[in-house]
Amino acid sequence: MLALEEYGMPELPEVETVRRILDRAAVGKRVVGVRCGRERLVEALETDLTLDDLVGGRLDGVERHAKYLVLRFDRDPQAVLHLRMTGQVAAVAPGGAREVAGHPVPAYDAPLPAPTTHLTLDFADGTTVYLQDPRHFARLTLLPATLVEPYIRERNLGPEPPDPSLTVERLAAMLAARGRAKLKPLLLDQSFVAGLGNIYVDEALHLARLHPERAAAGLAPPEIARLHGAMPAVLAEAIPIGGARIHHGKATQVAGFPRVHARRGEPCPTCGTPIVKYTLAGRGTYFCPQCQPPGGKSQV
DNA sequence: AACTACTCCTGGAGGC
DNA sequence: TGCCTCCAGGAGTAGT
Repeated sequence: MLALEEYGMPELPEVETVRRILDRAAVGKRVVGVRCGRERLVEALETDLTLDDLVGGRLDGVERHAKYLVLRFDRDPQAVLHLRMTGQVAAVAPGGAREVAGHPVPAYDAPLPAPTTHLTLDFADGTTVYLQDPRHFARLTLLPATLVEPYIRERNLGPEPPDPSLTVERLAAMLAARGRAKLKPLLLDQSFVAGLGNIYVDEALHLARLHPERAAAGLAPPEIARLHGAMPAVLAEAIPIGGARIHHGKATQVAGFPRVHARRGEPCPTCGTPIVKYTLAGRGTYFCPQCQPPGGKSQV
């Protein structure tokens, strides 16, 4: 379990973990009670939908679309949950056993509801699901079933890196179409590829040995192949270790992850050169100036 | 199309 | 030591 002061952004691996928790703990059960301490957490796409309308609905499934979770009920409203940066979900069984995923604050064994618990769902068998968010960024969207597909479609989510349809050839065509766009902001754009956040973009670019400001259309075929392999690789390696751990701007490496993110001044695991941090597109960006040269030519 | 800037939030860091 | 200010950051929106 993560220590209280350690941070892990709920990026795709964490969101998938939340999906599995809800699937195990709540699917097939009816909602018998809803409590919400922060109305702004909830948005309704139709004005006549309210949180109280969830009561009586049976959760039939939880789908994940990139970092969005769709809670499918047997009656309207349906719900779309996004944890943003600091959301956390806990499911507590009638006997008290709990599963928690997402942001590590509050501590996973803290008493629930916590001061930062903003939403509570009670299910018929006594299971309770809690949503915590110390910084109030998470959102729960209520909508009728007819609007779920359009809502997800409107997000314009690109392919997720493990998606088998995202072939090297397709990635090459996507990059070529983006001209001079810089790699880092491009990979953060969920309409280009979905699921990568700030941490995983830095990690993928380092693994692929590509400078964050390389132009999308300027990559050589071997570089595209490296990027294609690096994106799913960094996501896959983060899952078993529970994501990145970052505290006070410095990373605690677990099994060598992360390699560069939040490791300013520390040696690159590949070549030993101190990691550089700067701001790009408004995001803290970490890279190795030796392994990730800024020019168009990089060592293959 | 591709940028930037702003919004939402608050715990923690850094300055004095 | 105790204030005070500033900042990160996913996604949405607006403006250029």
